[in-house]
Amino acid sequence: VTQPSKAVGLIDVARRAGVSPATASRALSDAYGVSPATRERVLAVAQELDYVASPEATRLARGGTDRVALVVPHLERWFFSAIVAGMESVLSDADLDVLLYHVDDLESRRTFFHELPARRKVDAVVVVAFAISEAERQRLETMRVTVIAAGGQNEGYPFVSIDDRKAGRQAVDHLLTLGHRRIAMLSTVDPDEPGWSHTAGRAEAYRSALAEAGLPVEDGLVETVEWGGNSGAQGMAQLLARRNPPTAVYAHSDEVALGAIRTIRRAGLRVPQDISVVGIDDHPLADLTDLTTVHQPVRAQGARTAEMLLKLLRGEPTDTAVVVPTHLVVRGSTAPPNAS
Amino acid sequence: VTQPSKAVGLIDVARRAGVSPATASRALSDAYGVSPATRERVLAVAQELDYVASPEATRLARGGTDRVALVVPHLERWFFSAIVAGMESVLSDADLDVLLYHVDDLESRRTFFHELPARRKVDAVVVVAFAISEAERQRLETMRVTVIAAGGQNEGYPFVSIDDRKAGRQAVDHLLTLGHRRIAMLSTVDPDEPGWSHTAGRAEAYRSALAEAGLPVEDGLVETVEWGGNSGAQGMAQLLARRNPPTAVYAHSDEVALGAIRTIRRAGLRVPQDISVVGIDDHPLADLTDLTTVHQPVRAQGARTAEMLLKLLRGEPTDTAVVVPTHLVVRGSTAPPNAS
DNA sequence: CTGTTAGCGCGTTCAT
DNA sequence: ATGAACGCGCTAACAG
Repeated sequence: VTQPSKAVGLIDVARRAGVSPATASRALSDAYGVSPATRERVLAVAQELDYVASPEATRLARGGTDRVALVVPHLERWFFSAIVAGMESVLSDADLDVLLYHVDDLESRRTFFHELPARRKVDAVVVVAFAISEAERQRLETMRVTVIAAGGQNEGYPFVSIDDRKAGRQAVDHLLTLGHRRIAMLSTVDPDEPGWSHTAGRAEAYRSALAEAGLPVEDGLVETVEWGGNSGAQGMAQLLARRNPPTAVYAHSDEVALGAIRTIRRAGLRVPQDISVVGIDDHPLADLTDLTTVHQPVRAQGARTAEMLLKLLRGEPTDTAVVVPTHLVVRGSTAPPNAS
Repeated sequence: VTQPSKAVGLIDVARRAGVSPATASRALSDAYGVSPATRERVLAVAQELDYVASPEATRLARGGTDRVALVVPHLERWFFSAIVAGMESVLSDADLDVLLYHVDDLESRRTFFHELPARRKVDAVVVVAFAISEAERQRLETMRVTVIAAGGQNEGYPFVSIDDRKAGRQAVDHLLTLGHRRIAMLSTVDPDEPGWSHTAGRAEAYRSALAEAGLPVEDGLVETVEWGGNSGAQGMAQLLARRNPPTAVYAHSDEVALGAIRTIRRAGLRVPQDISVVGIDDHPLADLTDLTTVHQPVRAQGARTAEMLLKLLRGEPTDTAVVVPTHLVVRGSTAPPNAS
């Protein structure tokens, strides 16, 4: 793992331009303290020699890394990769390098926070949509870098996120407005991080909506599953097995909702005639599968987070708590309850 | 963007352990040329002081970057993010940092190859599932680093990929076996990169399969669309508008297939009774939507590519052309043609 | 086995 | 406006 040896260095440029390395350096970076003439010359030579400063040397001399770490748990899921995409776009425009750390299982996650492979390599760490534990938070502090959360809240850190409670209400209220009274909830929970804001907010929305409508929250109508389509399918099977099945289902995510729909159809029931289903996220495939859901601007959340981060790094003033709006998108998976 | 000043350096460790910086350095890296006793001591002190070597300094002194760049066009799509996930896993295990470059539009792509922001920052560049032009290839060469392709072939570079032609055949042959004779193809093309291996191989599979079955390839049965569900939906609308619509559709990807299915259903037709649909990829949602498709191991391709890259970087012998197998997964979107 | 001496390539004072 | 000298933190070469 060795770099090819002979790369043109600052010295080469300086010599060729007939100036000292110091002057060459100034010409290439600061626009200050160099005569226009010499700057021109230096830049010309640099261009001609195809000179590129050694980032290691530059950073060693200057301090700072111009790099940020993105710590993301489930990159394969659309929500996460879309946030990352949004961030990368803004960060690369600002000439910050993006270091990707995929902490998909407990082991890699433990490694990240325990060994801190990113230590001294980045100016900031972005926690992408997951809840960090108190212990992890402490490890992060030892890195002494800026920390920020994208796509969810982490107490004590700046964040950009939706209002999960409000999003949940938009979904459940829609079902209530349609006239449903027996509404089930497919709640998602990540075993690695109980208490993550999404789950909490979306679940609370369900209870508060039913309460306001004067409806009881029956245990038999709430099923908690792990994230994912198959989990949703299984959860739905549980719900259908109850003596008095729901006429509508509120799922914490579109994938779970799609799983539920599969189960419903395989049971010989129709969506939405027999059972309505609503999700959250507005996954690209929700449109294709005619799923009613709550839209949230995912990529934009990433971009917004990155912008916030840039300001923090530059010491500029900025909001440290941004909540982006969501809205209901009615498609074909919801309808009034069957009059039968 | 500045690093906090007082970090413990190698010198601190050395002093505290009563040895020279050089010895400390050796103790911390090489396992060679240091007495067990002193190594113990140095390591203990390092641990106690929570010492971490400055990566910039280390890399400056040693040459090499221990970093690789992942250049990926459409991170939001499952296929791409899954490949990245597979690579990251292997690379981080090998203590290589992953630099992410998302070249999602022409501008960012041009920037990457023209400005070469990764220059001197990485030991290797991984081209994730897209075709680079001759000009881009030349720019890449000036970086003088190892280049490798994941999830598709790029002439002249080592790669890991499926056999698109074979995958396509598995899909089309399935339809033929079911008895279909009017089989349409929804071909995908990325305007930014015509001639990408996926499109070519998957399209050729269609022609060869029909030819072998003694069937003509009708222009009216081939629709070329951009990648994506909505494009697939529109393409399908075109096909349905033909005087003699197909009884089965072969789509180049699952997303396109799902779009086609939506159009078919909205037209009042049933899948698979009236029209069968088969895709390629085995997207996680294909299972949920009961889509017959051709499975390819995506994450594994990423992992395999990373392993290959590691060997290349270490100068170890390795295959430079790996083709991973695919297989048909029959679900509910395909059936024999309607006898009517 | 260990300490000394040089760089690695660039920023940045401090003079001039 | 420019040049000389030093330092960033660590590794490598050479002695001892």
